[in-house]
Amino acid sequence: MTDKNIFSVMLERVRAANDALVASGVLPAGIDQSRIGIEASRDAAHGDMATNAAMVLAKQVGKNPRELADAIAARLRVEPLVARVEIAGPGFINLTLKPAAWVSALRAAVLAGGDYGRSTIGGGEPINVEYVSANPTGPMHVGHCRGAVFGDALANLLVFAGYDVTREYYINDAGAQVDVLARSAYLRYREALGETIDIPDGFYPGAYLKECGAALVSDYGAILKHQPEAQWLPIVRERAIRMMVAEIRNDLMALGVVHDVFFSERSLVEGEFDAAALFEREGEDDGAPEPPVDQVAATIDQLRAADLVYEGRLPPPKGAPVDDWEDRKQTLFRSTRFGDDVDRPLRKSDGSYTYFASDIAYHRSKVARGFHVLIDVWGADHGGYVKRMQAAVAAISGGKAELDVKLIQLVKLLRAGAPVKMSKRAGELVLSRDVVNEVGRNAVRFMMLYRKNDAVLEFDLAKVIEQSRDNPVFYVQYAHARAQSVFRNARALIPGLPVETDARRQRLAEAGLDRLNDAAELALMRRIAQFPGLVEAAALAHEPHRIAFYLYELASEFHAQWTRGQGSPHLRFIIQNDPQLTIARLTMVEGVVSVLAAGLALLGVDAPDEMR
RNA sequence: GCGCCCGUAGCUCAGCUGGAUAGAGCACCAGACUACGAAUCUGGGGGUCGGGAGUUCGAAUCUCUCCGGGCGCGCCA
Repeated sequence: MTDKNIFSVMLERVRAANDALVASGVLPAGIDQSRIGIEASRDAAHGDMATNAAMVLAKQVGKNPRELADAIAARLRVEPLVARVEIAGPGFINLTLKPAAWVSALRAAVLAGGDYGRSTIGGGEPINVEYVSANPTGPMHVGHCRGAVFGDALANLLVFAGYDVTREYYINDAGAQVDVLARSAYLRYREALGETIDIPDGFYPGAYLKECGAALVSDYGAILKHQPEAQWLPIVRERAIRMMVAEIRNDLMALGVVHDVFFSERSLVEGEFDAAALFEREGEDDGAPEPPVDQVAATIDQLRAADLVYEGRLPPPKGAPVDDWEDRKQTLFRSTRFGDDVDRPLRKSDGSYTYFASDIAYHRSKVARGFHVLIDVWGADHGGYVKRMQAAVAAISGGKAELDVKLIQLVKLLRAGAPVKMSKRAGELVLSRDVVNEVGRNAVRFMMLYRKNDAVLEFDLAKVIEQSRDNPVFYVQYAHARAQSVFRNARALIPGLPVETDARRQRLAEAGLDRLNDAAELALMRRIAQFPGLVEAAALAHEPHRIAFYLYELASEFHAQWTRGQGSPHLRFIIQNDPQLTIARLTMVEGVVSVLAAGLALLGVDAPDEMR
């Protein structure tokens, strides 16, 4: 596949120019071109794009950067797409391209449609993205929701950039908390049998377990009531987890979030986990392995064999004193070897595994399944956990796998500027589904992605349904709708334009575009041409928010150009007595449509044809 | 006390992994519609990038150090 990205094409030309200078002896052999970049100029006075090549190379070879820039510039001037080359400042080489360059970028965008910007930079590399992983002890709240949307959009972005992505959910269905869940459900079960029940402290008070209690009654009648806990607990636990996971999956579906693999923590120890049974999905269980019994033990053995696990003592914790601290010998992982502050315990005092131990085993399973690039999406309150997990991944993979942890900051929920009051009932946070029901999936997704993941997000429920520029969701969607409305009008005003059929994009891409020469039109085409490079940068940085910001800027430029037609009718997209010019401008509008469609799809937000 | 994250315009935030005179929205002021959807657009004021030092051709960005805010700190997950 040829590279359609004009920026990377020009970077190649810069490198070729440098190679030529090596060949002619101006530059020595063996220069390092890796730090040479090319980027869109912020200021139109600096041309279309600029490269730092002269400054980077001057340093290496001890030459004057401006002199070197002269030599490189001379080579670039003869490039067919280049209109002008100027040297500025400390040695920037500013390039101005011929309009033909932007025209061909626009054609590429129009032809590709919603696939515009798709890249092969990932090279089919497998990546595992684990996100949400909310405990199956209740429905999702808004905090989970942000992580869910982020992980989903990041996965979309990585797929688009050519990675082989697996979207994964880790179900924490082992440990004390799910036993608490089971006991809480059991109380609801007794309640359903007619008892009057108070939910004591330390249990999950949420009313969502009532349904579970009722289901148990209908399946078991009063049988469980007379059994000892050891007997009913596994039954109730199984049922409660299943119902909670179903609940969470409904919440995820409302957000348009999907996972390929649901991985059970308990399966690491028990070795038997039938995901298909848990979710009643049919045999599409591609990623989840058939684990041998007790993978956690196997993991610890592996680490012990590498002398990364030992029996030892830890110093008492600093800061807030721990009342039941006792100095004892325990099983420790040498995470300090990998940059962690202290070694970390793998077994609790009762001999059972720590959460960390199963988490290592879980990540080991990811590596065993062929992933060398792992991305975990966690809440920011788990920040202190990052180093040890990265240490563990390095240890179990022998340094071959890399873990990137994306921490998701809090969501501050507002309504018209005032904080949304949490319900006073214990355990009730604002639920994801309530927010989705109130403002819609599109608004939730866009706003969750309109911030960097590690910045606290203010989310105003009133603002996001406003129809104004202040509401970016609306503003970007409206740009798409408005562009489509231009086509509707064009069909009505100029019968016979080639914009009627399904082949609209192909027909437009064949049109002559020489007449797109207005400065603002060229600027818009330049913006469109930046999208593929932006996708790659965002994918490499694991930062989907860049897409959202870019779309907002593109929408802004499009709205501006639209409005220019108000005061200056000759700048309108549709010129009734000039079908050729109209077609050229519609091609540009189609380019905007392509980018908006592709970009919004990455965010998981609809691109509507009209706003109603 | 230690570790991680954050600190950019009055407010909410970008800043493309070290580039040129730091940007956008809101708010404020002044303007543009007999409409390709004004649900929009144009212009203006507003900044010691928390403070200081360092690294270099060049720092909001990297290092160190203070200040301020958030999160976390064996066996919960």
